[in-house]
Amino acid sequence: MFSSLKSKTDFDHVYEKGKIFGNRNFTLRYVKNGKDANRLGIVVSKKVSNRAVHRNRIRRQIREAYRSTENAVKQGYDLIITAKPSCLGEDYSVLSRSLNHLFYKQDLLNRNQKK
RNA sequence: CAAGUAAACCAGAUGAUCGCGGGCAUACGCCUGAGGAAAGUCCGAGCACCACAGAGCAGGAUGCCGGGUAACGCCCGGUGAAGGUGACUUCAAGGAAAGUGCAACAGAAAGCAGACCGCCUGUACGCAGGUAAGGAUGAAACGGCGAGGUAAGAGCUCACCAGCGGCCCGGGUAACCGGCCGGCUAUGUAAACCCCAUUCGGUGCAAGACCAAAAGCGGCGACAAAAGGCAGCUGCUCGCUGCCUGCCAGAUGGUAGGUCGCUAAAGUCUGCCGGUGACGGCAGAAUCAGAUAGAUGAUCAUUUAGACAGAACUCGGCUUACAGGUUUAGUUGCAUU
RNA sequence: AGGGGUAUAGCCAAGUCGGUAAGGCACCAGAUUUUGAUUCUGGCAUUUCGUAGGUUCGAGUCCUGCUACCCCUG
Repeated sequence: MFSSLKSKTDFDHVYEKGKIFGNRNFTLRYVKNGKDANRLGIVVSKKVSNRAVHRNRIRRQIREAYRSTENAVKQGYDLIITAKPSCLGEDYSVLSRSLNHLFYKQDLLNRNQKK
């Protein structure tokens, strides 16, 4: 189980102070939060799709992808994952690999997992 | 067999593993968890708060008749009109004889009478009178068609049709239908203003109710000499009173936050009864979603491969989107018996 | 959750009370010029005003449903 970013001030803090990095499907922002655990925020805007069903599905897939790799991710960060329109219609396996790639590039994975 | 019509229904299923919301449980764990449209927010209600003596004006909505309903602009059953060979479908379907407006172009004339070409009679050949059959315009020209009639014509007369009216007759709760009689004309538009009838207070669960941290603020009350200052009684001391500052403790409003509202309901399913039907009545059954940045996902296997689409206070409708499929009841055509 | 507005040529747009859809820029053709710019003249909305229906003799305009976009309140 992981906690999530909730208030607007939390989001604003990450948007202002965080590092930004992205690939084809996602934009990742992260900043140290001084705690033991990570907090995750997921953003799927109406730019991606006007259909609530599509946005919900992408959000759930991101959540699932993060959950399955959480043990390998370094702790103590606030993360925001923003979906891009290219996520629409992609398979879960593609999204999952794409998210892993982001964590790897930003050196957020634990050492033993990196190898 | 083909084509077409109407109505009802399903909305992927099953299993395994990992995860999420809610409930129960000490715990292992068990149970449960999006839709027919959850959508658009177009109507109607419940519920909550605010406003409000009563009545009216203005404004909005609705508009054949009867019924259903908590209510409706919804539904059902009829009537009328239009379309279809038919099953059947569609219709904002009151009033134009209360008043006002509009009817471009064309046309002689566009709404209340009149007469361009005609036709007939008379004629002094300038025209005067009669007429509306025919022509031409237009979406629409003061009933249509036939016969009689006439100088030519005309509801002038007659039959049929259409329309209008009636203290009329019959049927129907009614809309209306059928008949009889009458006179012989009344353009269209109310989805133009309008008239008539019915109806409507406003805002919406971020409604609203309760608990309420820290810091600060506003006003209230009380205590005390534990402090000081100023003023007054009084020139001084004591004492008393008022104001200001400070301190102590209290209660109140209220922000973050939390709890409730919040899901058991005009609900769903099954059976019986009443009703043509919408629907109603009775009996029974079920641990029947309740989140709060907001729960349903991932992987694998089999299969007929699957659309449109995701609850946020709750219901009843309407509208719109929708793959594939199932069932029932009518219709038309062809073939065969 | 609640409320309001817009849609007319490639672009900006006018269009009242229903009766042949203004205007500007751009574009096309022609004239002027050796050529180009400027200037002048003419053309440019397929029955068509976001879309599907309805009322009407007739709809950009009136009525109803829908679509897209924009804005406001909390």
